[in-house]
Amino acid sequence: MKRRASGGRKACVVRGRVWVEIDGKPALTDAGADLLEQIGICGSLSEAARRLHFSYRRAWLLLDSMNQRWPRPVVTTATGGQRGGGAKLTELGHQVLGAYRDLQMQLEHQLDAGSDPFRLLL
Amino acid sequence: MKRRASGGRKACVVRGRVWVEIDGKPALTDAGADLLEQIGICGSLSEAARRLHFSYRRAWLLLDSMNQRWPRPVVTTATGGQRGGGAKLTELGHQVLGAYRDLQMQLEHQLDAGSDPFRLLL
DNA sequence: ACCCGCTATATATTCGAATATACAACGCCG
DNA sequence: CGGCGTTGTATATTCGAATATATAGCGGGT
Repeated sequence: MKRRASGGRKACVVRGRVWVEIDGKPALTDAGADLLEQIGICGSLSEAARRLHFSYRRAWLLLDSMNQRWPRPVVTTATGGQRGGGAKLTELGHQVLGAYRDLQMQLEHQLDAGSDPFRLLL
Repeated sequence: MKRRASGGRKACVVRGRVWVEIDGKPALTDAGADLLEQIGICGSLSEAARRLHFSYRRAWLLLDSMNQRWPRPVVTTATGGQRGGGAKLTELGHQVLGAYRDLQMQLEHQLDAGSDPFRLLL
């Protein structure tokens, strides 16, 4: 059970972001992970972009940069066909996304603990 | 001693940022901490801005927002006088900066460990 | 009285990131 | 074959953040 130091004060929280860089350039960011996740769910880049309120261009650019930075693509795409085409996570894509979500969880735990020192200063 | 899985591959690192929010708005960011630090060192907002390659306006705006978000100012300023005026960290400013640097250290340690899973995927 | 460096503030401009829009190619399906 | 919903690409535009620039006020020193 968590204990509050005193009566209702200001809402003070520590937030954080993490991302992966390869050769000094971003290879997996928060937005990139969300995009991979949605592609995994709905199998379409344009649909994933719609759900995340990304413009298609932004989503495509983001995906392209990820595919280029990792040694092998994280998503494969196809044009034409039954549903007009589609996008699918590769095995690497699944692994990379999973590792990122794990990292996020760990970070969240740390930030919860790390916010106490600041609350004491309010 | 740390062990490398295999021969020289791509440079893969996990990076991260943390910041403090009060009432949902940023109260201490990376740039803000750097600014506080330099003010503490040189005792001048404009000099701190020069050292950090911030425009004076950006530095002033940043400082102003910090002073407003925390319940009491993190920096006090004076105009005129021997050196034309100056800026000085308050006690709260010192405490806040110290807590932030501590948090950054903890984060860095975690990110070092957290980057291993990604290196395995390369 | 003047000068100097700094705080404080207003305005214009630049710059990058994101959006909006348009369009060609692809391939299945009716 | 023609329509549909994708991927892929080019171009113009918007928007916010940052810079650049200018100016006023302060207060001790010379």
